[in-house]
Amino acid sequence: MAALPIQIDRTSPVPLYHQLAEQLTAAVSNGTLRPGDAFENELAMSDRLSLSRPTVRRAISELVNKGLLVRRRGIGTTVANQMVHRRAELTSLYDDLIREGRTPRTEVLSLNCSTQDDRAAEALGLKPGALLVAIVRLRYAGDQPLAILRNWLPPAMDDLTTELLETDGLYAVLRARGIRPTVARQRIGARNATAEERRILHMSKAEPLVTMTRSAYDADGSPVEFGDHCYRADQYSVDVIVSER
Amino acid sequence: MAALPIQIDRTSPVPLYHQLAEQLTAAVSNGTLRPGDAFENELAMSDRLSLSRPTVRRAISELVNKGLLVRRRGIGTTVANQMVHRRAELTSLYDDLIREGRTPRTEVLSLNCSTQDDRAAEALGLKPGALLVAIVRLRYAGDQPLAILRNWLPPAMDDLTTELLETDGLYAVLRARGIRPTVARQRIGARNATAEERRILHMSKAEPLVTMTRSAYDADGSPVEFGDHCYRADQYSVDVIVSER
DNA sequence: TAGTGGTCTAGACCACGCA
DNA sequence: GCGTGGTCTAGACCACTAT
Repeated sequence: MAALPIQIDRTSPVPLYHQLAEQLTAAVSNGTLRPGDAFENELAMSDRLSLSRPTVRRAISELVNKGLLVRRRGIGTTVANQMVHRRAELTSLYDDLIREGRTPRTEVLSLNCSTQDDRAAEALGLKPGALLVAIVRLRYAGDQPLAILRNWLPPAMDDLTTELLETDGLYAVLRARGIRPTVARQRIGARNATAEERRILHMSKAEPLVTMTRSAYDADGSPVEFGDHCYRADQYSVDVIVSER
Repeated sequence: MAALPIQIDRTSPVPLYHQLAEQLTAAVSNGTLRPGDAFENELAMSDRLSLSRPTVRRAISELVNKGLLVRRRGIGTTVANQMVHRRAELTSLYDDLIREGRTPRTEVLSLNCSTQDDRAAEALGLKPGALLVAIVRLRYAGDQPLAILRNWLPPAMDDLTTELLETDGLYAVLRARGIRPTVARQRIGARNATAEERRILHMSKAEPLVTMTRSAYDADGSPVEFGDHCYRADQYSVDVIVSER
């Protein structure tokens, strides 16, 4: 069992437990520690680093919650087996495409600052008939149309412009205004494309669409955005990590 | 701000922070506390209940992590806005159907205890060509066929029987053997049904299927099960809660 | 200035798994 | 019996927000 070289900076504004957790995370994910390896125990580590046991414990807990480590009473702490440790993230398709190295592009098909849509209003916590900002965008991956994105926002967002939405993603625009979606509820399904969707997405045959409706909320639980999206099924799937921890 | 009536049983084996967290959770979800309401502060609560502040804090943290409460430094703790608080769970379709009040039924189409499937073997952390247990089941909701479930398990599970699988769900059978899936990685997409799938699922027209492949792991991160499922899209969708916390 | 949550410490005792 | 993680205490100081 290796004693990892850890550097703690007590003058940093970063909490000690987080400094420690970051360095431990690095050691696990860069392979310094292999799956199954025993982990230095809490008492030894707190002694070695001159940290209190609760502080060390909190750092280790962070890794346990992420599934990187397994704690067993009476046994010790060990590095968890393989398992891709990427968590489901709250990102946009835009980010996903960039990550895959494809060059996404967005075309705003319509931008209407006073629409009515009862399903969207309800999702946004507003009364039926409330006026909403409605956006319809077409997402390309390279030259190929990939998805039709329909989004509704609260009326306060009525100063959005086509340019903003086409250069940055919707989520980037929201973040720039201090709005940070934190939790989202998504429903994923499938259906056949309508004639118009087939035309817009250049779908020749009777290919299916993957559908996703999403209600996004900030840390308070206040609704931020409601979306109803559809993707060409041959081009898109959704990855999710489900956890009982 | 109400002082909630909390009962702490110090003779119980249940940790104090968990007893407290459960009662606080109940107060929030049954509407005793409304969204936006101020929450009793940590010091007052620890004093009132004769618990240490870290213990109270840990209980509150549990609710914050679930998204029920919002803590703001200098402000206080408040109840989060609406937002359905159900978390994405690692359950089977079987459980989902029972919850919806439909009566699910399972028919085992085949059970083969020494199959080869390289994709499944890789997902289970075994060498290509390794012998696996393969199960194909047909899931009904009431009288209607809903899904074809294909699962692969490690060779150690070669004593499964058709009866077991048809009376309990697969996950119940695993749990009964002390195997507890904790984390799963799912990929959800859509495609058209093959002729055979159309026949088995009684699909008349060119309806699409929702597809889901799932790799499930236990708390150690050891692979437990690999599944490749398809559902009638008109009958099924997947709910997911994505969180950045 | 007063009150809140955020962090941290130095102990303590218990429950569990193993030799 | 011994070492591990699991829980709990009684303080302390700090950073932030409101008034």
